[in-house]
Amino acid sequence: MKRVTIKDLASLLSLSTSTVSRALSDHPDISQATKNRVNKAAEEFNYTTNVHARFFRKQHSGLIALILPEVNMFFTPNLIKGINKTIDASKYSLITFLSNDSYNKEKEIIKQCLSWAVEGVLISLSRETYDLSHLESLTQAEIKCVLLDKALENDQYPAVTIDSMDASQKAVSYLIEKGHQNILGIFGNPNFNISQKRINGYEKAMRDRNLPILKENIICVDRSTDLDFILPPILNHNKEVSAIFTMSDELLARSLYHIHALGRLVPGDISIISISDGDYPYLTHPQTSHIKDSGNKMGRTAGKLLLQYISEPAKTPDSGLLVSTKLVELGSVADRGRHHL
Amino acid sequence: MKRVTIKDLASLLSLSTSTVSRALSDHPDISQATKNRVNKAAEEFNYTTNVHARFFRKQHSGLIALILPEVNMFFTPNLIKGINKTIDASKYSLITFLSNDSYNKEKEIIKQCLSWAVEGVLISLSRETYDLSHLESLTQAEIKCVLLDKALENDQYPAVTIDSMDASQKAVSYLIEKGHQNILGIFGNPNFNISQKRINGYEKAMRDRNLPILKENIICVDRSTDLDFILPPILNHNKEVSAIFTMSDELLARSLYHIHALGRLVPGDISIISISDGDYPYLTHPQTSHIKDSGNKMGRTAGKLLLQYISEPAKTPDSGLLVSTKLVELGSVADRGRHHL
DNA sequence: TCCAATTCCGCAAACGGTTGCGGGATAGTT
DNA sequence: AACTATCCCGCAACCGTTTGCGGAATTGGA
Repeated sequence: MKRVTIKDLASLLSLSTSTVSRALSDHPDISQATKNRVNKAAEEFNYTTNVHARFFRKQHSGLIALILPEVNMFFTPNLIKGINKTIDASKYSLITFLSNDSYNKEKEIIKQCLSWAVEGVLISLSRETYDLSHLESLTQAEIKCVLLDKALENDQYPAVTIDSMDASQKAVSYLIEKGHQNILGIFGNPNFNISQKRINGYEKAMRDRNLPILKENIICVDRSTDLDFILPPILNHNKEVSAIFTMSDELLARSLYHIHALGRLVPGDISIISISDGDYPYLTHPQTSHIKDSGNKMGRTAGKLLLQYISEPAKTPDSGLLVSTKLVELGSVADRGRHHL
Repeated sequence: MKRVTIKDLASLLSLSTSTVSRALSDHPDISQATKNRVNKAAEEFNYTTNVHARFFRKQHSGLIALILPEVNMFFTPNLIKGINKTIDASKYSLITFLSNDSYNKEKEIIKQCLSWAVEGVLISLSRETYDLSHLESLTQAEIKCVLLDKALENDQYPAVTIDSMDASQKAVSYLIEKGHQNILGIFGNPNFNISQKRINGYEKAMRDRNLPILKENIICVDRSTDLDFILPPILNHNKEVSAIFTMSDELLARSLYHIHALGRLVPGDISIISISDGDYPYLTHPQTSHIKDSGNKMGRTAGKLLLQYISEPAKTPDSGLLVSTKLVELGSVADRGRHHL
């Protein structure tokens, strides 16, 4: 049996398609009796309106695209949940694409968005993306676009991110207040905007307290497994390091593994703090103090922003919207007594 | 500026829409010269074919729906990756829905699938779903449906799962071979098919070695945080327990936290093994031996199965397809010398 | 009885892309 | 010059739903 259409219902009930259509959408022109008949038949035969045909007539698809560079175990799940929650509560549906951190793939996905006639795009940029020219075709087609999480500075598209610099600074300042001075910072690829900002935050915190910024205390890795051969030698030879700051959950997890593997205790031998989505820190022992950077909240915020942007295109939203972060003190930072205050 | 259509290109190039359409799809009736002109213009004006309009004519949408009950940090990411990889390589696009573990929501999503005229559905059932009657409307509309991961026994829909009983049995047998006899099994809600099977595997392994099945050694929790008040007392009072088997990564993570919090050492004081997707066990110290249950592989398998099912509806695939699991020995199980062999 | 108002419903066009069919133009052959 | 074959291309219908417009049927009032 094929799909049931309005025509089928119409001929079944000896009505015209227009009457059926109006009955289904509760149009005042249609009598209650007819509406009841139609709705009953629709229910019975599992009729659902064909959104493609509806798009065809109405010229809007009800689709929102979500483009993610990857789906990792720490941040992405909550981000997806947050976005989904917001979009789901609206009349829109979400279609998700994975760019696999490839710029070319991202370009291809943008084309697909045009094909699908999506009405809005939420995009977290791939690590290969350094400019936004491929988004212009969206603008031309009047498709609203919101950047989230992995974004670039620009004055054309609104972006929802965390204040990376501030989060990073908060974390490092906290360590300093707890008496740590020789702090190892572990970051991702420094070519990425996000890493650079977090490095800046680290440096600012140190500078603000007149602490030296040691080059060997800032380490950047392309992927967290690179720590396997970088971190152990550092921990073995650089005994002055009393605390570690990691810019993400991945780096935190991998770092903790090596700390434990070397037999060091947290926070007795070494303190650690991270910027984190806030799930993983509760699974470590001791639980890890962190700057909470909620993917869920970011997703909800970006979703709302996009929906509003679509419904009121006139008022362009602020280009940079920062989701707030806050310190969550758990048990991974030792207090060495205050200095420099 | 609005969306560019074939009509726009046609009038621009002084051609008919049919010629433009044929040129874009490389039809032999069209001269190369014309094709070149058309393609160049299409490129220049960012033309992409409107899939809704195409559906309208061709009567197939190129959409596949993925319905998930939740997105957790352990299993879902790799599952999504696997599915995405397979679907992406095909001509189909993926539209993802989250049922939030609600049966009603799931029903609503099924309706949306009909609305979208999807050609196939991949569904992992919500925890509230105990029968498959709501999938019948899909069958009626000739939409192929494949169950994955969270499935129910049935002879109507093909399902891709792991052999839970076998995986569980393998894990427990391994512990027994290493000399453990008093083994704590930690499971999810026993009302779920998947928990029950894993309990059965535990029991079978014990029975096969003539070991007693102690009721107090089988604990079931609705959510992993329930372990917070269940596990510590057990570990404190039931000192005979030398090994723990957890049926999932969530339960493993939470259990390890409490083991460490109580100051117990793995594997010195207590051994642990889990059924796991295989990412998390490498983050623990020591790394955790596990039965690897690859979400990625499951996703790829289910995707392939669905695609094949769609393209060749005639040959109905096997109803129960089991993704193989295998033991990964890392450092979390102590060898106490062999017994019973 | 006749007209006006109201209620309910049908006609037909439109949305963008595809495709069977038919036909015009050009070149080549007698 | 007339005819045929070949190569390109356009005409028009179709897919399912929505909606402006107009009209039939019913009701109420004069």
